[in-house]
Amino acid sequence: MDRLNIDKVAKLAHVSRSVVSRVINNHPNVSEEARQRVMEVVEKYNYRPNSVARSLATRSTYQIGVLTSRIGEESLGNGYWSLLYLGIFEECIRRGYYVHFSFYSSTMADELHQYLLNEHHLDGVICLNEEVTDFTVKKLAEKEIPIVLVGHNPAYPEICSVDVNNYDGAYKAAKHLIELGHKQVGGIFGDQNVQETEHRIKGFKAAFEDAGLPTNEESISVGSYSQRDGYRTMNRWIKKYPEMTALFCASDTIAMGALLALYENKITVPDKFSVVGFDGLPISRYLIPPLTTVAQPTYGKGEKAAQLLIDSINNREKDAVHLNLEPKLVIRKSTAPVKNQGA
Amino acid sequence: MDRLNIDKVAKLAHVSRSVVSRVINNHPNVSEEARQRVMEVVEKYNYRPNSVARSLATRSTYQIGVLTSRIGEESLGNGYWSLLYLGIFEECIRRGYYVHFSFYSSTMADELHQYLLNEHHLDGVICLNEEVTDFTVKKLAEKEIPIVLVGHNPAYPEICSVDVNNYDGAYKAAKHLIELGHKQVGGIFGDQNVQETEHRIKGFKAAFEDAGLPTNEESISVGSYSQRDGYRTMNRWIKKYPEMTALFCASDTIAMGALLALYENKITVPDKFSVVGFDGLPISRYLIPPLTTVAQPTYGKGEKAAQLLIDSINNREKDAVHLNLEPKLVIRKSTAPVKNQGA
DNA sequence: TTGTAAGCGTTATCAC
DNA sequence: GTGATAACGCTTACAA
Repeated sequence: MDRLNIDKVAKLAHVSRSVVSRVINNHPNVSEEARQRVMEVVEKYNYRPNSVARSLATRSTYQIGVLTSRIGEESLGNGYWSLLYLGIFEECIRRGYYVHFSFYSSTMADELHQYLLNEHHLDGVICLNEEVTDFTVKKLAEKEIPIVLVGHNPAYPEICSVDVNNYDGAYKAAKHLIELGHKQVGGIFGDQNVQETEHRIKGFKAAFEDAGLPTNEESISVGSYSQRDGYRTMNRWIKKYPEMTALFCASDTIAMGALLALYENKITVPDKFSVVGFDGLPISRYLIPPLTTVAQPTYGKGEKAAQLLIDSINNREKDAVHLNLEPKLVIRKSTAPVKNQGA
Repeated sequence: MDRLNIDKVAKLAHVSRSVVSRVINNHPNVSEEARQRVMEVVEKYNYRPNSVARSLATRSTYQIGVLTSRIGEESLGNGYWSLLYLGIFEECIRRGYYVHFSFYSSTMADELHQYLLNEHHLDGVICLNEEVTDFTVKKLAEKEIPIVLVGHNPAYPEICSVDVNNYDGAYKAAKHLIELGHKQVGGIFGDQNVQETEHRIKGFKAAFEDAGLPTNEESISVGSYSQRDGYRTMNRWIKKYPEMTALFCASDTIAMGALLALYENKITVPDKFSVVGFDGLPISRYLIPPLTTVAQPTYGKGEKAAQLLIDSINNREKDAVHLNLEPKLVIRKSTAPVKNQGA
């Protein structure tokens, strides 16, 4: 049997192609009888409308793009992206959309732009991080393609975004360390120029202020979300700040690097030093020692982003929404009370 | 300026739409003069043909699907998938294809099948693992949609596949341990019923046989590629086989789990116990201690898979190719010579 | 070498 | 409630 199309179905059901189209699209104004006949044929032959033809006729593809930057292998490999993407993907499938997952790199920016912005006709785009340049955002907006950002970006108040409450997350982590008696605490943060970092730093400091403890600007470092960065910074600090007893890392990957530096310097965790991460990656429970971390609902972020996007595809007028999800401190084995430091 | 289409370009360039089409598609039989005129307009207005319309006319979408199973979060989060996908994605973009990344789960199988097999018209599909059921493969084959498997599957000799030389990889790992003097070596493997596992086990055993050493069937376990599995099995073995001095894990994730079990039991690595992983994940160098592992060209596997797929989309006749890439032993800090075991 | 015209499989508009 | 018919934007014989 050859591939079915709407005309063949119409013929088999003894109706016109318009009736078939109406049935398929759940339009009103079709008699129960006709609907029956059509559905029978549809089921019998498992007919599905050709989405390409439909897209051409409706000017909407039911495809959305997910854009992230092609950062180094290390960060790529941490599982955060897969989980975020999974959340997006499953929500989209549930709502009848299909997803393109693209990595944005400077070397491929051109090809990608051509595809994304000109040839392909996406119904919407989710940008997973800031490296996705202004250019992209502007071009997309020009074409009136709805966008959702994962991670708030104050530069685009009119674009919907989803993020975790970064201030709270960092505050909880710092508070936990303070309650364990730590006073000299370092903080290693990721991406500069990103609101996320700003908020995490603020939350971190606020916890100390609220506890009436001084904070040392010098022991706050901003680099990148990589193991490498955590490793290097921690190595430096071990020499520079021998009195430091705990560390807050703005990602679990940073914490991994820091943990390794500590291990190599024979500083046992949590006996002599405490470490808190951020993200709650699936692997964090298998670090040595299992990492205390601020878990974010990564899958949920993806899910919400997809929801916002599809909603705004369906009704353009709505105001921009900026969602904040709550992170949660997960206490494991990398933190413990300070030793030999009576008040 | 309204959105351009082929007719408007034709008008602006004072030629017919077919000439424009020929220029766009690099067909011969168009005068240099006409080509010039068309190109000028194309560049001036940055015209790109609508890929949807083109797909409808040519019956090919220039889109391929990548299918993997939605395994547990842990395995998802290990970075292997992202890297594999990245390889596929970038090769596809270079060759003008666009990629859908889909997770196959039993709960969503229906929606996905409808999409993949009926509504959407993919030019080809790459299956990343075996959980992608027979059903899918058969349906795809029925529609004459080219497929490439990542990981050989003897059940489908007629389908192209890419894999790493699993026998060699495991052999190298075992040989390394043997050369360090280890004689009681356990092996934890992943997925059952998969050729990959069979070959890794064979390679593992062969190294011992070649060294004239006995192998103990009991200390070979086959479970899943998860930290959890490595953790549990190692925990059991610590009690059961106190004489064991080394372990080969069929994935870095399994090794992570084993490392944690060892740590919790205060068995220091590599002083008292050696561990070798498999995969060479980006994170493996940040484990504690940094993991000796059999590195596979994960990105390269993806790249090759995409190449094979696009090749077979373009010329259907070719015989099935089964590529084997070479893995490479990367020696780090989790392996050392056995202690207190003279001969 | 160029242009005309017939698809590709839908949706959408309008008479009926 | 139904059925022609004209889009949608492109490719591709075929004729000129």
